Amino acid sequence: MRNEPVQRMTPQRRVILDVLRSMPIHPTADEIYDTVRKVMPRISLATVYRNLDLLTEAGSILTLEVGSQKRYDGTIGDHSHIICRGCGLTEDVPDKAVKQIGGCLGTVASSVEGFEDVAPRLYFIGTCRECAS
Amino acid sequence: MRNEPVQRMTPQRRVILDVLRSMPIHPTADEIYDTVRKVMPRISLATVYRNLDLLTEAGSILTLEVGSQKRYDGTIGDHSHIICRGCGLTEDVPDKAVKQIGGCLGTVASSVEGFEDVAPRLYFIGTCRECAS
DNA sequence: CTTTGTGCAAACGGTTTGCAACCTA
DNA sequence: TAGGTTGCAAACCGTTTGCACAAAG
Repeated sequence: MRNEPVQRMTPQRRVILDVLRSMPIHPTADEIYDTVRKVMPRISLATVYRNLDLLTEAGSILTLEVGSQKRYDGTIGDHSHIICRGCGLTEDVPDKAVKQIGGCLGTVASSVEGFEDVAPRLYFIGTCRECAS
Repeated sequence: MRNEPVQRMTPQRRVILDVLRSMPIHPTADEIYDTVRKVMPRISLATVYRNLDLLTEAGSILTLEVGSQKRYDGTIGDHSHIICRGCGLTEDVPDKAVKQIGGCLGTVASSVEGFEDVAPRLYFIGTCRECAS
């Protein structure tokens, strides 16, 4: 979990990072784009993608590859997600209970053969309120 | 985990299912297509996709939405996967150790608020031998 | 004869890239 | 003035869809 600064903190990069960190859910690039455009109307979607990649590489944010669309998470560090099987809405899962099984997961991970640097990834799927109704 | 028979077991569908079940790893649609074409050269990629969807809907196989490309699993039932962070290669994780934490995961799942029918999904990421070298 | 499935090609949607202009150190 | 960065448009790639024809019940 590195956290190297990106080369240059441009206005675009700053806004993208602020917007992502202010969103309670883990948005898609499109959702970030829409929000950023409200304050910076001439920004392009390519710039959003490029900066999300850069910020991920720098360790400032997380890219979640869940489902068919990438989602982005302004909170780095080890935690789990809950993903709606209907619409893909992605939120954090409170970490307390998950932590308890962390050690156990590590034990399983270390027993996987033929792979190096094995780490467990845990998430949950469910149906969000909106999709349930 | 339903297992309804698909409407018609056509030659194409038969071959796709056999090929998938015979593959030790969990292939992409393209990889299945390439293998199926060796025995049925005039099959189209669209037919492969359509049948993989149908077989998934019928409960005969699993569609794994890991990373940017879908992968398919001829083994239904609850088990975990190990995914190469380099190339996406996906294999099964022997289930013994994972089973031990199953109950615990269920407990966590039931404590997630704002979602219905919450179920845990556990997988592992690592680097496969080829990508490590 | 009706329904389901196929091959082909075109469309689709999310993401990436080439490029000239633009900042900014 | 040199390099990273941007906006735009086009390319890309995995997947889906429309359609006319074929196969199966």
